[in-house]
Amino acid sequence: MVVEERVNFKAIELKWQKKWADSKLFEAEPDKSKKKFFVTLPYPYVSGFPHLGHSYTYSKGDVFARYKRMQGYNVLFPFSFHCTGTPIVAAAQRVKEGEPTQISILKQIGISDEEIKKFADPVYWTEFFPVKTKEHLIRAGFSVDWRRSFITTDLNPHYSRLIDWQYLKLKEKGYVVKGSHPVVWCPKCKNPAGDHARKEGEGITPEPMAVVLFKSDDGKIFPCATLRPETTFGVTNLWINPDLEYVEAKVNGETWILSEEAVSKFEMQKFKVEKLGVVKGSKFIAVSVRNPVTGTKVPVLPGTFVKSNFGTGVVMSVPAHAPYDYIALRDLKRTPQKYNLSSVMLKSLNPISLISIEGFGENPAVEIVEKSGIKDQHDKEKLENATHEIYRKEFHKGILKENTGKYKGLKVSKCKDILLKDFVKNKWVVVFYELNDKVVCRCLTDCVVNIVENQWFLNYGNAKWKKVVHKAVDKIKLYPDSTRKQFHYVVDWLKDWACTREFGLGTPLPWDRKWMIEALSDSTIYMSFYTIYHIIKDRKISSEQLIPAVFDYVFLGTGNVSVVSKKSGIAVDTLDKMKDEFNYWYPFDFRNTGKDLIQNHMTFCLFNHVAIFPEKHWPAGFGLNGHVKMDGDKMSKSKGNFVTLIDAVEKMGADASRLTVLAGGEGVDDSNFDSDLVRSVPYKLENMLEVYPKFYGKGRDNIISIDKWFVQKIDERVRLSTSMMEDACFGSAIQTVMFDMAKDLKWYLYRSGDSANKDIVSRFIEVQVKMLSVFVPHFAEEVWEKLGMSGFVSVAKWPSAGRGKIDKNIDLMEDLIRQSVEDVRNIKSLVGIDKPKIISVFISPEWKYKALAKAMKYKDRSHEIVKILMADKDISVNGKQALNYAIALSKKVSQMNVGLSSISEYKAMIDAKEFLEKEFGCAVEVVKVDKDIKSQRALKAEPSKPGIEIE
RNA sequence: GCGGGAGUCGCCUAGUCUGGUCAAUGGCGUUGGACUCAAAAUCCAAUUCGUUAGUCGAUUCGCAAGUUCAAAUCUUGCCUCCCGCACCA
Repeated sequence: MVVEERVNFKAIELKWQKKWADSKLFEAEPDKSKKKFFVTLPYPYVSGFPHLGHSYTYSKGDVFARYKRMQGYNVLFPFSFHCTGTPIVAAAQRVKEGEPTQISILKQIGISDEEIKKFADPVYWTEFFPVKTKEHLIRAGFSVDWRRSFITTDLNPHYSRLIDWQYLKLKEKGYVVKGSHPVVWCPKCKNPAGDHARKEGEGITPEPMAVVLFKSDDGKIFPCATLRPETTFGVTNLWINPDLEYVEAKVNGETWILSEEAVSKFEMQKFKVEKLGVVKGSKFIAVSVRNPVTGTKVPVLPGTFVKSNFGTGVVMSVPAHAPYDYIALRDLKRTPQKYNLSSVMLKSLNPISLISIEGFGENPAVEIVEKSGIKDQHDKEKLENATHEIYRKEFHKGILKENTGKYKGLKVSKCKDILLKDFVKNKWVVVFYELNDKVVCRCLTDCVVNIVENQWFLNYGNAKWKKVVHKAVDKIKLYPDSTRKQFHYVVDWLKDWACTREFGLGTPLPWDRKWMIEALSDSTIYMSFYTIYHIIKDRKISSEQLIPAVFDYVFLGTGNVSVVSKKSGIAVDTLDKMKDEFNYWYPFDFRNTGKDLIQNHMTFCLFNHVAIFPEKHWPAGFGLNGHVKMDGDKMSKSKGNFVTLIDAVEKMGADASRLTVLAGGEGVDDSNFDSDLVRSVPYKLENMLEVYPKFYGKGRDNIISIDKWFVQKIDERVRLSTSMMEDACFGSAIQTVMFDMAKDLKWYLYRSGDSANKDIVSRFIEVQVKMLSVFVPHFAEEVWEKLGMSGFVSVAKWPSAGRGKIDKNIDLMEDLIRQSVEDVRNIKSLVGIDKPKIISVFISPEWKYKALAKAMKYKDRSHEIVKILMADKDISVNGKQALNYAIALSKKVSQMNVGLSSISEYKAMIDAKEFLEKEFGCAVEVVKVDKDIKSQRALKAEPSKPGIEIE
């Protein structure tokens, strides 16, 4: 059944969205009389509609923009669209081929069969999705200046000119270098296969392997690929699969024996390979080869466990440290006759230990094989586990022994890289990359490792560059600050970044146009473009006019303006306007995104900024947030709990859904989108919408005691929520502004018997609506209008707390009353008195206040307190009561705080007398306890804890 | 494995830096009550256990130890979860 809502929130949202647009409320122009604040969000990749995860990130940006605007800042909040890279091209290709999954994805977002055909062209994606995304964001109420939006890639030549300039600048400074690197490669697509482009093998990366070159007497090389080059010191023999066909090939000028599969791998990795012939593995059995590292001779032995598709098909055997090798050798020794091997020779092959490790003796592999009861080499599962365990332990905790020469005493984990370098230098090994698991491209082709040559890199490994970036990390404001460590870590961890591709949408590298600048690498300083893009459009500047000198002048202030103007054909005043606008807005102050972008986008942004811009234009603030969960579950298409932004807005309302997503989490923790909460929000708003106009500007003029409390409370809430807003802690701010303040008002109305003070309640409403407006802007505008206020609340002044000192007594008095009400209620229900005749409130006798004060004074001498108190005649005159109270105090005084004086306590209760009488429908008497009162309840009274008696 | 972050009473969250005012904030949910022909909304109350004239007691803040008169908070060890570990959005 559809619940009929009295308030049509959708109509309200549309109404205000139109008004904002009509009045150009969020279009920002430089204004030197105002401080500026620049909020940006990384532009989304436009291969689909924004979802709740985007909504969270964007809502944070929008809330901060709105908050700063209300604080009187001139706020620039632009938005753009990212088209660079391969996914759109690949997806378009799939549409072209009629691939069903891709088609159904488009269908799901409501695209007709007819229109889907158009998506076979990548360009159509870059037209369709930006338009839609903009529509959705407008519909969600984001306060964006849309005049400055653009798309990336050569489809937008203006943007490409910015990227040209950026790369020329980086090259000039030596930050773009040439090199080669290994990638996971799809031979069919002729392109690197990143994680998202794989059907199988997510997270697999090329692992460098050492290929140890064993040489036979007749000069043939037996290349053994290993992840543990250090174990070459312990080789007893090689393994070759007797049943496999091996290839004899000229590799880099020498004759190698290797598997068929390995041949193409080496070719791919730029080795010169020339096939000579095919030989059965069994032919090499018992051949003697020389270990290049130790110089000793070892035999080649048959091992049927050797695979042809991993490494080279030839393996070195280290029985002391590799369970497989040990067990295979043991098996072989038991059946030497099978391959006509000399058992004397086999017997002489004993494990050579080279790594010592705590908890193991001489030969760890031997021990673990015996311990886990592995029978033979076919006991695969146990063998895998044992291998894994030994490898891990030896790597992290193992120390190399005497027989490793200069490496002795070093930890394996520490010396591995050095050792490998040495081996390569001595030509004992060559490096080759391998995938340690199967990787299948989305096109269903098996992937291999390819060495991409003549690749361009951003030189992020450069230590000097890193040093400057560290400085930028130290300087930047981070929301939350706890991410700073992570940033420093990432800066150190980053190596050179391959910044070009051969395939996909993008901007060509200006000096080597066969390369396309890759998607992360064109997204680092584009925020600067927001400051001038609308001018470029307005003044119809062509992309050809945007020569590097223009950017030099506008962004860096170098060059002579009339020369630049002449060269570019851009008028001097236009150039100056762009320059002024850039200098006014830059740098950006708050750039918010998900925490997963720390290790690329955000850090890249820092690197490129410090490389190109002077320190005053380095990024000033980053915000990071977690992901969004749906009712505690990870959002995913397969779970069916995947919600797009537009769906959320249409079904639950723009205000309700952004409030819910922001209330669900804070900092880098994941936000939980609570579907119960989102349902309850409209009711709350509706209530305010109805009630606030009735209270606003109405009420009594005189001041009563509860008014003072309320005034103070409002200030407290304003102060608190403002400081939360400053730290971008929006979840907490919502808590305060939405829920805590609602509670305050409730109590205030209750205490004042629904008779509010006109000025105070009006101030409350104004303050709350203003603060709420950053979270639920449409609703806030609507209330604002209903209250008869002029202008938009979106640009009203953020409330400031009154300057009056906070009187703690006022809070304490109110707490006392609240507590008393609760107590009376409790007692009533416990005793079952429904309609009491009289309620007596007993205020503690004077001497107890004195005792308490004295005890507080001697807090840290709790053992002596009883003695000290009883020495005071005013106290001790009360006899046993005094003693009991003194003992009680001595126990708890260390945990007590300063409370009310007896006068304040009495006054508070007298003030509240009328309220209490009304509340409980009977007479209330407030009595100060003295000697003459003997009531049990009266004797119980203590400071801040009046005695209560109900009759 | 490495680096970063986190684990609080059904769920989500506050509190942790700076130990005591903490059986622990607020929301949501749940239960009972009021209102209603009824439902939603709204309002009131309860929501670790036991006990009770408002009290008191027990056991709690991932687990286990430790420091302290006193630990959700400090220290150490362990367990679990999330993010990242790259050539790409």
